[in-house]
Amino acid sequence: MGTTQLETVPEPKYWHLKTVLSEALDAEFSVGEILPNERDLAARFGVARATLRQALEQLELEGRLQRRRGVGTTVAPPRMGVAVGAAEHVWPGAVGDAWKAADCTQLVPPAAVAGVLETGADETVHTVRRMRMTHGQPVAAELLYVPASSVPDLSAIEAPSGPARARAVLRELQRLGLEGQDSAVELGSARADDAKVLDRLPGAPVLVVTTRFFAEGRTAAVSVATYRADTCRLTFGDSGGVEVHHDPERRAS
Amino acid sequence: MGTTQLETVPEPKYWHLKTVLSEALDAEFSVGEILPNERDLAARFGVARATLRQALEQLELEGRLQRRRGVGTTVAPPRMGVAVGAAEHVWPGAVGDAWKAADCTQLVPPAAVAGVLETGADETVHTVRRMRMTHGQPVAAELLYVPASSVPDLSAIEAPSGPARARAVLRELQRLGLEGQDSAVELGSARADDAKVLDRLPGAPVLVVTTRFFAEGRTAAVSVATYRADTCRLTFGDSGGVEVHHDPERRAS
DNA sequence: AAGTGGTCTAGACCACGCG
DNA sequence: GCGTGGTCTAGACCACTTT
Repeated sequence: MGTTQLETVPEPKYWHLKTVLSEALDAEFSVGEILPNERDLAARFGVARATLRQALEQLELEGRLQRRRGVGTTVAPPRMGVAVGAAEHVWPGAVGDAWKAADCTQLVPPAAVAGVLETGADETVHTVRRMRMTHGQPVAAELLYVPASSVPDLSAIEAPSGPARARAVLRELQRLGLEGQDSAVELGSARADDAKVLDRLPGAPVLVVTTRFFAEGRTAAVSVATYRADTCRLTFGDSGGVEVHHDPERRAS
Repeated sequence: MGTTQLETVPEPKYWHLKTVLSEALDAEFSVGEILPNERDLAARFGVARATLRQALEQLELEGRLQRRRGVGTTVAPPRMGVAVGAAEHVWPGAVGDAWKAADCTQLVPPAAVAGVLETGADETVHTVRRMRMTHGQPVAAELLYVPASSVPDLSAIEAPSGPARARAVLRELQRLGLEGQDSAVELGSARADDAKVLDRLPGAPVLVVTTRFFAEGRTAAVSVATYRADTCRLTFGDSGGVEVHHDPERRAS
């Protein structure tokens, strides 16, 4: 009869909403602009606030929006490309890298890290905490695990912890011949301490980059870096990365 | 008085719940085991189902759980390492790669891709659709954009579309000298078509890998590959990747 | 104090996979 | 048909930032 139902799949409301909002962002908003608040937006689209929030969450996940409690929802700038794997490998702390050493302690690494470093179950390693800034914003928090055997000449004169110690460990690392490195990227959620540094709420989506540094025929150090997934595009390879990012679903022939 | 409130921050319920569940997964469950259903779990912990779901979502994001509608929630195996950036660069479709060419059409690429390829606004390019399987599971869906100028000798005899055409395009690509490549990784959400191939719901979190291939002094092809973020750990670099993955928050001194 | 996003509840119905 | 996870609602209160 009068049923003109061609699409047998009822698209979820939040999905449709996300598409509508996405197009509105492209057409009617500019970077940094603040959107109406969630209650108003929900009313305007005739949905419950929870549904509206589901759409906003997706857009935030895709780096289109930025939400801050007590402030509002703003249109996010395009993600910034962050180089994480240069063609020439260098030790952390080499001159010119974008990291800032914050602290250093001695502690027993997580089991997974200990396995890679082939340290004993209760063996402590130097653990350097660093932070990476880009365009004035924190984009990554890192823990660099360095076994004592990789920095044998580390002076006992330095303080056993603190920023000075961190720089000393990095300095000693440069003396080893770096034979190679490899990295892995996976999705994770920010731990409470990393979230604080990254200015996000705990549980925020992050890209976890685990890097092994090889020297003297073994794994001489391991880095676990946590990048903000909403603002970062990680680049690897010969040059500075690719300018391609999100785009509307237009894929007509 | 009797107020022993040292922690002024009331941890959200779902966050605490996630921690409890995470520890339970480590201690009492093995890979593949199915959890009680959401209604029972919520009742057991004395929270609303929505709150319980918020905790499960996080655990799924971290690759600890797998949820399937109509089936249930199961304990996920550790993420598999998937090599995406080998030390020696090779063209897509080289012998031995893990991809399966599925289809090929001619279409106008998204604006961002067109910009990198330096094609005209309405210029069509060969678009190869491929799928990557690992351990019997689909892990990635890819669109490879190849301008006509990169495959000048492509025979007009072949069908204008379909798997045979896809293979023909890849075969012609091998003839160019590959001068280099670079990649970028960012978080995204699965489009409807990719979600179908990846056996996930639309909007599922994915890692989008954009790769530029250089030949003859220009960008000769661009690949946009969509990896399942829940099951994959992308590896770059000299060797096969790192065995480090999630671990409990234990970080005592 | 006012306004924002973040958390939480207790329901309801729907889409899907399986026996 | 039944049980599962997925979607949606209409509220409430909380934590945070700004005024």
